Amino acid sequence: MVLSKACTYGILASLYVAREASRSRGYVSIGRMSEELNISFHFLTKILQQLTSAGIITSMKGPKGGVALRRDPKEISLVDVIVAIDGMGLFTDCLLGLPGCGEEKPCPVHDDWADIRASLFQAFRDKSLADTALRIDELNLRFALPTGAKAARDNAVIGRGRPE
Amino acid sequence: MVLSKACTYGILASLYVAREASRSRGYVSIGRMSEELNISFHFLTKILQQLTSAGIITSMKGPKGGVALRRDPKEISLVDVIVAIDGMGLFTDCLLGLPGCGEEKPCPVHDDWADIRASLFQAFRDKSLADTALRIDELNLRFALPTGAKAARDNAVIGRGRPE
DNA sequence: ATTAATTAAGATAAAAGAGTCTTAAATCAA
DNA sequence: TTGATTTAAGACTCTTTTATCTTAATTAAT
Ligand code: SF4
Ligand code: SF4
Repeated sequence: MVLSKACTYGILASLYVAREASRSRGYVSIGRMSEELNISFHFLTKILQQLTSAGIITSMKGPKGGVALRRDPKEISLVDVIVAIDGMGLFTDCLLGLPGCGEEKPCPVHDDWADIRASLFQAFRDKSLADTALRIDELNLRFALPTGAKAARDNAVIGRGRPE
Repeated sequence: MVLSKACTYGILASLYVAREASRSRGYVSIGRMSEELNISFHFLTKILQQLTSAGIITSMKGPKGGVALRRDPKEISLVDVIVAIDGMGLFTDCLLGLPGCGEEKPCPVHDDWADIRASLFQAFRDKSLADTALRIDELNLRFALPTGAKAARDNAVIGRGRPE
């Protein structure tokens, strides 16, 4: 898997928060988010804690508490989120696991992999949470992870007006 | 990690076999290979068993036994090895883990990721074991995974004439 | 045939990743 | 202040991956 599960959850959650932030001010409840995204509450909490200590989100305890983006969603890239959870490995590691590799003594697949991982980095760096979340709304995309019957009911399409 | 450890070992081993095949005929001993590549013998054996059942290598028991490539190394691509061990997932899976994604309702990072994974596939498909192993010799590259003192001694540079 | 060498196969163990549960700490509202 | 709500933190469990160990099966050489 290219991104760890925790990392994809983190991205999804970040996008969710960015989306919520653009419509209603205040903190987004992790409980609610975990339900809508269909991600285990406690697991999601842990992931968000990583994002908190990475300075990407802030959190607040108590009623009306939750999490919120710390900076303008336009200024937060997907790379920021990925690095906060999975680290830079994806963009720096050697594909074949040979230590100490580099330009001097590159392994046989170096050139291709170096290009590809640079493209990956560039793509994620150029994609802000704001842009990405916006496109979700524009394209009326689904968002949450469907699992089971409940999921099929709940997550049909997110991005249209929801009750409440 | 993009490729599983087993998969990188499989690639390394395949290249090793391709390299040996080009100089001395016959089967390559897994025991010797595991020492030179610094990969656990039993683990490597299992990985090679996967390559065997995938039809990439043949094996032979007993003295003078070992493994050998089943086809011409020019006709075996890195994709073949990767798919045999890790499956097609890397080249088909959704980056964000959203099920049922595709061209119709693509997630926000679809276009970039689709391009990138296609490049990945192409790069690995166009790289044969023969080409890759050859380049290892040409560039006088190191090959094995160094670990610990013994490794530093043994694996200094492979690709030059070895004794015996 | 016997023996040694070597891969096959399966059981087991250790490590890492993913997920759950419990308790504590902070915050708001009454 | 009290109680309800919500995140923080850590212990714990489950699963997958990685690695090891043991036993069997096959082959070559004597
Ligand atoms: S592609 Fe570059 S970083 Fe990756 S193994 Fe080869 S030399 Fe190392
Ligand atoms: S990039 Fe394509 S395959 Fe990956 S999550 Fe988005 S829609 Fe799915």
